[in-house]
Amino acid sequence: MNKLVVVDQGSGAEVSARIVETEAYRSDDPASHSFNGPTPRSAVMFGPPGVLYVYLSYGIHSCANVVVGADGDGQAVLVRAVVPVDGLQTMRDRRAGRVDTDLANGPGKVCAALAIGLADNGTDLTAPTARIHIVDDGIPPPAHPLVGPRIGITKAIDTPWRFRTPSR
DNA sequence: AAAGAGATGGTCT
DNA sequence: GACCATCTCTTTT
Repeated sequence: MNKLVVVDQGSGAEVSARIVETEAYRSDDPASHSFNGPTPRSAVMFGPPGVLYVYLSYGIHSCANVVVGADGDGQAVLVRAVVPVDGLQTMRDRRAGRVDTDLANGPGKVCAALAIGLADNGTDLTAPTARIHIVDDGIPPPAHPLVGPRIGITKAIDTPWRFRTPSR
């Protein structure tokens, strides 16, 4: 956590934001897309770490995950919320009518604000040529993140695998 | 301020 | 053909 997502917006423009809220999913977790083994959609979750997994939620919203764990594990971390760092005005324009605190405080909003879509599924975040990168700018993960149950799922509801950086 | 419902489409059975 | 790791708008206190 606390790392930066940097997205190349084309024409040299860049937008970046700090990850402040995540959820964990893995293959022994009934709520995970990887629970029943690899499918055409969830295949990238079983690939090597450092790859972006994007899926369409409720037919409307894109949600972004980062694959973690070893190749074949089927683990990923959902990016639930980010705080704008660079390109704040771009995000405001892209999500007109919202106050700043609502720009990217949900999985679908994160993708809307950062312009991440299904086309970005499978992006290798470690490749220099990738449009999207994860950057560690030296700020460490919070020592005591707020922990709670995950949101919007129907299985494994009592598994507290949502993490958020304290304060705001 | 809080609560309820509709939108909408890829994926899996 | 049913299910959803959601968001936004509308209606009701």
